[in-house]
Amino acid sequence: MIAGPHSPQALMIRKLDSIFPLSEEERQALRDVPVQVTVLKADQDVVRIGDRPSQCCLLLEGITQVYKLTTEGKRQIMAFHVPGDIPDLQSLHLEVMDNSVATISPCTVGFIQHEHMRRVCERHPRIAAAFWRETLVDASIFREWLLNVGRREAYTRLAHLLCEFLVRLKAVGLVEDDTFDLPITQVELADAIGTSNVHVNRVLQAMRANGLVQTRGTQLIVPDWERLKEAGEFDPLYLHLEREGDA
Amino acid sequence: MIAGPHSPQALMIRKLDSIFPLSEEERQALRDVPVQVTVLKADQDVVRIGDRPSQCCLLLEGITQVYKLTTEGKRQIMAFHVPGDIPDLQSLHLEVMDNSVATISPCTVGFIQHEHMRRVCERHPRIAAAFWRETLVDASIFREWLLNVGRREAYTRLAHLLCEFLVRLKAVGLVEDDTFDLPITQVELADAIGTSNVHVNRVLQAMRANGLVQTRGTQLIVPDWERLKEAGEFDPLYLHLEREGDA
DNA sequence: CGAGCTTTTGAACGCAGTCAACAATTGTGG
DNA sequence: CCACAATTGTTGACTGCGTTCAAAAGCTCG
Repeated sequence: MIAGPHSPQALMIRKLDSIFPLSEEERQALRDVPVQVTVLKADQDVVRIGDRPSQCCLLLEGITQVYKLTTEGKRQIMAFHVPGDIPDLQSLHLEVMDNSVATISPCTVGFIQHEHMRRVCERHPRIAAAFWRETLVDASIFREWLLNVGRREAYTRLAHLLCEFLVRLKAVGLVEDDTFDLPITQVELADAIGTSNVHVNRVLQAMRANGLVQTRGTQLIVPDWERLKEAGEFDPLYLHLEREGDA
Repeated sequence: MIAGPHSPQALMIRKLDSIFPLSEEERQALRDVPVQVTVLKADQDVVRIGDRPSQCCLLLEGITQVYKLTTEGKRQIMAFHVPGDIPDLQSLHLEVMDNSVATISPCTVGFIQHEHMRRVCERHPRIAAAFWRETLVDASIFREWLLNVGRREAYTRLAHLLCEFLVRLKAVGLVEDDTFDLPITQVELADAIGTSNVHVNRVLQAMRANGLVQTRGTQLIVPDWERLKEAGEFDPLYLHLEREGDA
């Protein structure tokens, strides 16, 4: 429960601070928020659709998915989350979960009781605004995914998704030399871009053949960022990563 | 600028109050928010992607769309909004618009300066929470649309969209006897569910033949709500319309 | 080293897109 | 109120992107 430099709280502070700088008082308030750290295996549900959670889940390590199923059992993944994200932050104000959240890879997560989140939000409106903003960025990503799934073809769609991973993982320091770990199966990629796994496989082969990506195990290498961006019609605007006020 | 019983402010108050009851002080604070009412023609942009608006837009009458274009000019509509909604509420905390908003039908809108929104949010944290919640419901709808576009076939998709319209328009009192006005072209429906307008036309004919819907001009009649819901795999949970605390 | 995933490949099929023309409806100006 | 323009809706024929099914090949890990 001590909030040291590598604590969950520090991760949260770094992220919020990168949006708009926090005062020392605000930092301290965040350091005082209790976080219960837990390690989870791959493919485990964190919360399920229909649940009424009393806590939310700060992702510390690994990758999680937000997903839903159709009545026929088809899965659509609506979002991936990377360390520093809070995949179910919405539950703070929406009583019933309208989606499930599960781990993709083995994950470390920190659970934060809603009451503690609410208290820090009440006392520090700027922190509340920062969390609000986080949920707005999530929504922006949903919009971009809608464009992706609804109006782009599979090759572009997959390229776009890989671009997003590169940018978001880079933002949390998980990319080195245009290479990053992507512990995601082709079935999961398919469920994210709304195609079959067979087609993902074929598209990936085409992308490899075109020199857009290389794979080594779960490592993904992007030899030519500009070309991948172009192939994915990728404009990072929707991720809202620039500091407020920057032009 | 007087906030009478049919004023924009009253519309806003009714909606927020239906989520969780407001105190008289909070109501008064909302009544004091200046709103600039404007009438717009059909197919007019309200804000464009890339803009940095200093106000947001309360929809008073008509239907608006949130949309984006691919580089090839294909349009994806991410959301429709009905009276009482604030289609660009996100702009309060995201400086740059990552989508455009346009009217579908002729609309009456009320513009509210961000500064006024921020002031009322700062002084009344519960109002801030209510607005935050509005944006979370928007996000929930994006998620459902992702499932719809990504994993359902065209017939189900369209049925689902029509279900959503019925429920949302009913919630603002715009449905009578399972009949409502839907001034939306087939091209726009197609851009919302990610298909071609030709296919929307054929699917609509099938739905009429199956007795799921009838059309009279822009009026849509739903003779059998249960069957339409079933056809659209529609569960209204994601709209989060029930009052907080209700089970 | 074998069990269980994950990836890859091939073949047949089908949902939906595209293109193009035509019909119906709505809107507008004389 | 009518004539014409513009938009919206409808239909048919052809095409193709991506699915489905099934089987084989590669990996990973106890």
